[in-house]
Formats: sequence, structure tokens, C-alpha cells
Amino acid sequence: MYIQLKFPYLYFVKTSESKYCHCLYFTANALARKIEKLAQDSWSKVNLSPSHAYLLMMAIEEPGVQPSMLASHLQLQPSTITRLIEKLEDAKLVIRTTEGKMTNVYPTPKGKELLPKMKECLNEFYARYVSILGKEESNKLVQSMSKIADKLVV
Amino acid sequence: MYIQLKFPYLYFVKTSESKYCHCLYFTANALARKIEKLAQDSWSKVNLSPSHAYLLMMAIEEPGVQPSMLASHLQLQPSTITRLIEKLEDAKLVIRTTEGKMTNVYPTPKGKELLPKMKECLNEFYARYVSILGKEESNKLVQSMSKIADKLVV
DNA sequence: CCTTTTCATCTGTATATACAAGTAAACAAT
DNA sequence: ATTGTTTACTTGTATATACAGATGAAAAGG
Repeated sequence: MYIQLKFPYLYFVKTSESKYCHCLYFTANALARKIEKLAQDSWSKVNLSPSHAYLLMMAIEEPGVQPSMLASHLQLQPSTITRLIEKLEDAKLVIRTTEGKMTNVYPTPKGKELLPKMKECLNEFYARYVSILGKEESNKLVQSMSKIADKLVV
Repeated sequence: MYIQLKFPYLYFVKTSESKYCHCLYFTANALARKIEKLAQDSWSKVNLSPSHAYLLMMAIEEPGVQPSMLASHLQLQPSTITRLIEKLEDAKLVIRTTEGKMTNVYPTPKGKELLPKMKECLNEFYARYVSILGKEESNKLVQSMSKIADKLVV
């Protein structure tokens, strides 16, 4: 004997109808994952994950930028930044120089070449979510989320 | 020669001041990670990650619940659910029975025993974020995030 | 100067999650 | 009945991320 639940197959549940939708935990994660997917999709043209792409863009904008700086701007742990840089280095898109305890990250020519395409991806990503959410609503969302993220510093 | 950036060490940047704060991608991820941390902290008393805890709670509320159901309510992929269940099974908190192609997940007595403590964790988690964000604002946030997550179904 | 502390980064390891492919059951179509 | 398709779940593998500890440089204290 086993319980066969009501809707055989594809229990598709909207986030807002999920049993745990009222819970900040799942809502925030579900939203982040969906946005992640949209972003991955938008950056697939340059064969980079969004994080790698943003890091590369920062290195282009600010050549010699340091991992600690990248960590705080990208809101990631230093160890994560190390790993991201390693991968970009393998792909010959950035180089790292170490002087004393400091490390500086510079884009390679090959990395710089990608900039226009990355900007396109950025625009496409923006356009896509604006077309889904509307300009108003997406701006409001970003603002309120970052305000709240600041408050949540633990 | 290397560039020494302005604020030696601890480039602490609020989410709202990050170079990429205007980007939905980083904002959503940063927020989700902070909430994740708060949740992990709240559930550390039962030695479970929030996802594991929620899965266990669902199995207690609805004994015999199926992985597909869990996947849609917890907004996770079926394979992820399999892995979560495996771990709970190792910890003897749930058991799985398979009949045909269906799988049912039941809490063990040891699992059920945890319910009161888990409810405490849930309450603590809720209380913590409400105390930081306010009741109004946190409700509004959850609502708008889940509404937007629904729209983003790709 | 020497010692201790702090700092910036890296390494080892672990986690949650995902995708894609695999498997086996159930269903459908002829 | 046989065969093909769909479904439900699992497995293999990969990824991004994190934490904790290691390392080596710099700064501070005496």
C-alpha cells in the first residue's frame, strides 16, 4: 500500500503556491536560481558563467584590481575569487601578478577583446528581465533586495 | 610596480554600494546567500541544513510524500531531492519505500521526534528576520519575490 | 632588531545544487 | 500482445560556492 498523491506527474507548483512560499528561505533561493539561469543563458555567448564574466569585466575596467576588492564588489568569498581567477587564467583571459602579499589581476588582450560581446550579454540580460518584469518593477526589486541584503549583514 | 588600491584591506562594500549592485544577478545571489546563512544558523540546533529540515518537515506532515512532490514544493530538481533524501536516510530520519516506479518517503520515529525542535528553529528563523526587517517589509519582500519568481519561469 | 600580530591570498576539503544520461515501471497505440 | 513513449526516480559527473586552515608578507610592539 502506498499513497498516490493527487496530481500524478508534474506537480508543477508556482513559487507563490508552494507550501513553503511564505518562507523567505525558499523564495529567495528559488528567485536567485531563476535569475541565475536567465543570466547563464545571457552569457552563454561568451562561454562564461555570469560570475566569471563580471570578474573579467571588473579586471578590464580596473586593471590590476586585487582579489579582496573583487570579493567585496562581487559579494563573494576570497577563496571563491581565487577559484574564479584560476579558471579565467586557464582560459588566458586574465593574468595574475604577485608582489609581496598583494596580487593584481590584469586582463589579457584576449580578455579585452571580449568586452564588447560581454556588454552585449549584459544588455541582453537586462533587456530580458526588464521585458519580463517591467522597468519599474525590476528596478524596485533590485533596490529593495539590496537594501535588505545590507540590513542582513550578520 | 603594482597598483595599490585605495582602501588597504577589508574593502567592505554594502550590497547597495557594490559596483554591480544595480545588477539583479548579484543582488539576488547576495541576498539569497545572506538568508541562507541566517537559515543555516537557525537550523544548526537540529544539525540539519534548511533544505534537509524542510524536506523532513514535509515528510512528517505528509507521510509517504513522493520525491516529485517534494521537488516542486521545495523548488528543487528531482536529483537534488534524491540526494537530500539519501542523507536523511543515512541519518535514520526518513525511510524510502519503492513500489513500482513510485517512491514514498516516510519519517522514522527518530525523525518525528525532531519536529518540535524544528518548529522552534522555524520560529527562530522567522523571528530573526522579522526583527531585522520588520514584519511589514519582510512580508512584502516575500510576496514580491515569489510573484517575480513566478513570472520568471523560463 | 626580533617577535608577534595582522593581513592577503591560496589550498584542501566539503556542500548544495544542477544537468544529462540511465533504468525500470506504466501507459498508449496499433 | 508487442512495441514505443512517457513517467519517476536514480546515478554519474560537474559547478559554484563556502569554511577552515596554511602560507608568506607586512606591520606593530617591544
